[in-house]
Amino acid sequence: MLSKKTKYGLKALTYLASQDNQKPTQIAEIAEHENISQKFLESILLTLRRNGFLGSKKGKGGGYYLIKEPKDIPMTAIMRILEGPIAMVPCVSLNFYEKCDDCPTEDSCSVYRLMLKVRDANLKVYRNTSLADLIEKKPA
Amino acid sequence: MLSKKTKYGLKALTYLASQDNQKPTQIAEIAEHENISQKFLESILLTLRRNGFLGSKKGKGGGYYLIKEPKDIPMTAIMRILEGPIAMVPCVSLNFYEKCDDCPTEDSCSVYRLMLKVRDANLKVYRNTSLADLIEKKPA
DNA sequence: TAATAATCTACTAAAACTATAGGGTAAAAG
DNA sequence: CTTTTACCCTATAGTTTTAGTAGATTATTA
Repeated sequence: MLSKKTKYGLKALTYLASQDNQKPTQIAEIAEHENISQKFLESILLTLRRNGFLGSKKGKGGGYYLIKEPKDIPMTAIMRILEGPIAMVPCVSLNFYEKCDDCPTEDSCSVYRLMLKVRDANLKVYRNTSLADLIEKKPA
Repeated sequence: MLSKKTKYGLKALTYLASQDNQKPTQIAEIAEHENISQKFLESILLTLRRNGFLGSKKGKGGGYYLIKEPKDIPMTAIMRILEGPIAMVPCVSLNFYEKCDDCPTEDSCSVYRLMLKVRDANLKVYRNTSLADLIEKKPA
């Protein structure tokens, strides 16, 4: 299951990416537009800022804004920050590798082999998708 | 993250599938061989039996055994029983569909479009993999 | 039939995680 | 200096996960 944190984060990022101007957008505006609990969204945007996706400005006229171009933000990066490892088990994770306690060797583990395939399939999607691809295409 | 329930279930099924004879295998044997808490495994095997994957026999010489051929058991079926929906959000789920409360229309949801791709990628893997594919190939 | 070996069932519970709410601080703008 | 906004910390209710405990039930064997 995708956590609401990730869901909301993706929606917020997409909303920011679809803004025409580059002016900061307020948390309240995003929360209202995307039906998100404002307090929850607050902490999500904070982690996105701390991880280099967003910039922020305090005070009147303040808010959050994208730091990079949407096309330069791959889903792999977003998912790893918001949702955690892309792999379903740590023993096949590229960025969060951890050995299983219950398996003597990974080669002989059926779950390992299956989850390797699953990881690759997901990676392929996330690598080939950027934030720009999530923006709704408006009619010309 | 893959739950331990699913992980253990997969390991148990693979273990049963790799048995040469068709005699029932005891829970204790599976648990020991795969390093699984026996009581936990007990409940997992029970749900697998209730869902038509396994048969069981009580009393001496009893245990669990596969009902179908490993090659006729697709991963989609196993995953849906053990782990639940293959989709990461209910609104793109084939078997567990549910509408989101926070989205007015699915077409305009960026998360929806992304998760549709993810679901398809995962489905492809699970549909093309059967329990037989998980069995370790022993050297001839 | 009595003993034994196994599955089956229900109840409980600790731990971790999820999704939020509350309240106060700091900075920027006017 | 007041308003507006992000920032930060804490708490908490709820759910899910991962089991553990205790015993009932059924089938086999002697």
